[in-house]
Amino acid sequence: MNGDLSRSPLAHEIEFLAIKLFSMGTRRANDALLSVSLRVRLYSVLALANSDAHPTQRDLAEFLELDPSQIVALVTELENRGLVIREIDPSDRRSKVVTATPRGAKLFEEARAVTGNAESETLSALTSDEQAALLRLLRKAVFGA
Amino acid sequence: MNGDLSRSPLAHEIEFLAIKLFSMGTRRANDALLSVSLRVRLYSVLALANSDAHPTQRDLAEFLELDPSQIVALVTELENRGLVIREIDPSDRRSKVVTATPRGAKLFEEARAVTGNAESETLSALTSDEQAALLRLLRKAVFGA
DNA sequence: TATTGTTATACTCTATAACTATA
DNA sequence: TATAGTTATAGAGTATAACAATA
Repeated sequence: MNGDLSRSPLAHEIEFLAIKLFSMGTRRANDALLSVSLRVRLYSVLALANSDAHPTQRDLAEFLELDPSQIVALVTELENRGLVIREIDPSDRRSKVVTATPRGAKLFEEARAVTGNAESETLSALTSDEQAALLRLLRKAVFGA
Repeated sequence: MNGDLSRSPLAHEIEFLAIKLFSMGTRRANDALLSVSLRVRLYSVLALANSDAHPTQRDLAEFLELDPSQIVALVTELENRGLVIREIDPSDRRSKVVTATPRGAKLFEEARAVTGNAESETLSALTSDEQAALLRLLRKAVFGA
């Protein structure tokens, strides 16, 4: 090879860089989550089920930008493992609220620790100020504020 | 739902935000690339084949963080469409250098225009200064400098 | 022996349409 | 009629192992 690919125009496209950061991060996070038998998508659903947001499956689909049919499979797996429960929303019997069980909450804390380590590895080239700046910019890009 | 998922702890994890930005961006980019019959991975390979880096398939695999066997399929598709050529490296006959044809170079310029539009949409919440700052931080996180 | 490209295979993720129950 | 969840299916992406040619 005569040139340095990191100097190619492609390597200056923000989306391409986001994909690289994503694939590096996802690989590390999935490897780390092996120890708690989760994968990033299961981890994401468990995290939201464990928050005080009390999301319905539709909420999860919108926030995670996954199709509702994909949420079904993820929630079912977590439910079968006793980590979350589905409860019909009394105010709209079509909707099901997904909530972490105590066991799910406990596993989530373990999972959060290992993904935290993976994140530190992924971002090790940045100072903590830079990491904070990146976080702010990503939040603004994604949520618009 | 009682809470706002964008205030959940998950929504403050950098890797999760990178995944969201990635999935938003990839979806838009893939939609945009439909008009030139490419997808993001084909676009990435074509972009690097069209640079002055003259990468081998092994170089592409490392830079794109894909398995060499995946590169085979991508290069073969581009080759069958007359957009790139494989050439044996005379200095190491095991390696094949991937280079864009004139037709490939032309299609890449079209593709770059449409992905540029998609990127602008994805990042529309950021000012141009913020976009530049995000680019710098992503490059440092990914390439370490 | 080690490396490059290749083939084959299995698994995960993504996208879509059709069905059911509730509203 | 519209929406939430579900089922089924096909296509794209990812991961692994084994092999031939070359170093």
